[in-house]
Amino acid sequence: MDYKQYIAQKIDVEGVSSEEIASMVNIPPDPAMGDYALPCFRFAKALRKSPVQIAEALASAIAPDEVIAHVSALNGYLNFKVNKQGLAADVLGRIAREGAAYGSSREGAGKTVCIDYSSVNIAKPFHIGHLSTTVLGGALYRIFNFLGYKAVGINHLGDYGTQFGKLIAAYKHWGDRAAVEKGGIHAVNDLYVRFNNEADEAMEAEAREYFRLIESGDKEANDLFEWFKSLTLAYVETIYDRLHIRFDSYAGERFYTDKMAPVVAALKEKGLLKESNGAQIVDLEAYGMPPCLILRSDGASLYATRDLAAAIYRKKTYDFYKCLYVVAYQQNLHFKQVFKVLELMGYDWAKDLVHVAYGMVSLEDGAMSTRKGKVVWLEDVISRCVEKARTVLEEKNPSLEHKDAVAETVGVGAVIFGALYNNKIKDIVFSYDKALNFDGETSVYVQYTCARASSVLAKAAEAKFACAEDFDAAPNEQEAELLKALADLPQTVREAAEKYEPSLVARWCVDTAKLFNKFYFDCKILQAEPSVRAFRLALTKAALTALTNGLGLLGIGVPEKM
RNA sequence: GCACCGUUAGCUAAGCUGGAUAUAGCGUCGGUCUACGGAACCGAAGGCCAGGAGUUCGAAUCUCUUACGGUGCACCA
Repeated sequence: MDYKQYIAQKIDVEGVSSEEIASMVNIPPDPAMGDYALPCFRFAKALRKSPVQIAEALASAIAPDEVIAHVSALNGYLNFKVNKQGLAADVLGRIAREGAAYGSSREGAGKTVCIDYSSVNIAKPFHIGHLSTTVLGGALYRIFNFLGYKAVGINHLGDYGTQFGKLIAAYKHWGDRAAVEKGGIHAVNDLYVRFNNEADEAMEAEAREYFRLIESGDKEANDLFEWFKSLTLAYVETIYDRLHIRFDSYAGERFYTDKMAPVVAALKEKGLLKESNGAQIVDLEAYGMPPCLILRSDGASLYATRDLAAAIYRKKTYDFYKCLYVVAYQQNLHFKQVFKVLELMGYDWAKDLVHVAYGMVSLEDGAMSTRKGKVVWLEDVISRCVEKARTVLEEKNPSLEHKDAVAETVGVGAVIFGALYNNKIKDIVFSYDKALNFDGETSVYVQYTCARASSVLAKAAEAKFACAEDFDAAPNEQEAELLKALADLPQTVREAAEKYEPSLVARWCVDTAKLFNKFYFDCKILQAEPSVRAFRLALTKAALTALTNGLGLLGIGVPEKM
C-alpha cells in the first residue's frame, strides 16, 4: 500500500497534479500528529486563502475510509492517520508471504549492473583502506540483485605495472621460495618495501628489465609473477569468504593488455588524439579539465587507457544498464576524464558509467604508510573483532553452543557494519577503540535484537502458540511504530540503490531494531491473552525476517542465539 | 592558483529533491529488575546546524561569499 499516493488521489487542488501532491506528502515530527502530513502553504497563492483555512477546508472535505482513519488540520498542515489494523494486515501478510524475499522487487529484471570494486593489488596485503570499497561494493552487489538486476562483480586486479619488475628484482636478491611460502603475502610485501627503501640505480635498471621480460613473455619472469598472483588470490579469497564477498570476474589490468591498441586507434581515427610534450593526449580544456593522458612519450599505455578499454569491453560483454566504479574520491578527476573521453568517442552509454566515490581512511596519527610500517592490516582488525566477540560471548552466555561460529558472525558483522553505517563520502579515522565498541548503533545491537526475537519465537513454538497476521483490534503505539518501520524496508532498499548508499539500509536496521526493542520492553508477548499474543508473535516474526533481510544485504549474518 | 568534497551537541554521526519543537549513538548524571534474553528500556543535561549575505510564507537543506579541513590538477595506479 502506497499511502502517499492514496492520499494524493483524495486531494484535489486546482493546478496541482496528483504526483506533485504525492511528492509533497511527508512524515510529521511527532506520530501523535499523524502518520502522514501535507503542508498546504504552497496552495495559498493559487487559492488565495491562508494555508490554515485551506488545510481546514480539505480536512472537512475528506471522509475517513478503511485506509485513512482520521484527517485533521493543524497550523496549515493536513494530518492523516492511517488505519493501523489495515496496516498490520497488509505488512504482516506481505512479510509472511515473501519471507527472505521481503524488500526485494523485480524492477531491475533484464538489466545488468557491473560493479567494479575491491580491486586488489597483486602482491600487497589487504589493509584497512581496502575495506570500504570491498564492503560497499559487496553491499551494492546484493542490493542490485535483490532488486532484480543482474549484478556482475568485477575485481579489476592491479596486476600490471613496473612494481612487478621491482618485486622480482627484490626476490632475486633477497628472497627465497621457502621463506615466501612460509611468510605468504606479507613476506612478498616486505620484499617490495625493502626494494623501495634500499634499491640503487643498478637494481632499478634490473627492475625495468624484469618488467620488460614479463611483458615479452619470458617464462621465468612470468612464472614468478603468476606465483605472486596466486599467493595473493589465495590470501584475498580467505578474506572475501569471511566478509561474504564474491566476484564474477577477476579481469584485471593485465587482461586489457591486448585491448588497448584498438582504443588508441579509434581515438586517432576520431581525431581526438593529440601530441603534447611527446605524449598522446585527449585535450579536455573545453570541458574545464586537464588533458587525459593516453600514451606516455615512450609509447606505453597509462591507467586511463586501460580504463577506456575496460569500459568498452564491459559494455560489449555485459551490455550493462549501469557500470559502477566503487573507488575512493581521490580519483574523481580521473573518472570524470575517462567518462568524458568515452562520450567524445560517441558512446552514448558513457552516461551510464558511475563513479561511486567514498571517503578516505586514515589513522589517529595521520595517513597510513606501508613504508613506515604505519598500517592496519584487515585480517588483524577482523581477528581482533572476532576475538572480542568471543570474549563477550564467554562472559554473557557461557553455555552457548557453537561459540566460534557465533563469534565469527558477530565480529565480522561489526567490521562490515562499521564501514557501512555512515555516508560513504565521509572520511574515516580508524581506531581500534571504535571498531571494538559493540555498544549503541552497531550491528551487534541489531543481531542481539534478532536473537531476542528468535528466542521468543522458539518458546512460542515449544508451547505451540498460534501466530496470526490478522488482528481484530487496533495495534497500540509501539506496535504501530514498528509496523511502519517494517513497511519501509522495500522503499529503503530502492533508495539505497538509487543513491548507491548502503548506509541507508544499515540505518534502517538500527532504527527498526530500536523500535522492536521498545515494543519488546513495553509489550509482553508470550504472556498476553491469546489473540493479542498471536498478533504479537506475527509481528515479532516479521521483524526478525525484515531485519535478517536488511543485515543480509550488507553481508552480515544473524545468529539465532548469541 | 584552479576545481571538487566536507564543516550539525564534549566526541562520532543522521537529517540535504526546502516544511511543524534539529535526531540518534558514545560519554556524563539519574531512573527501570515478578529477566518472553539487561549486549535492553526510560529520563535529564548538552545546539547561533562554521561565519556572513541572499531567495522564500518558511532554510541545517537552495544560491553567493568568507574561514577552516581534505582531495585532485601530465607521462604512477
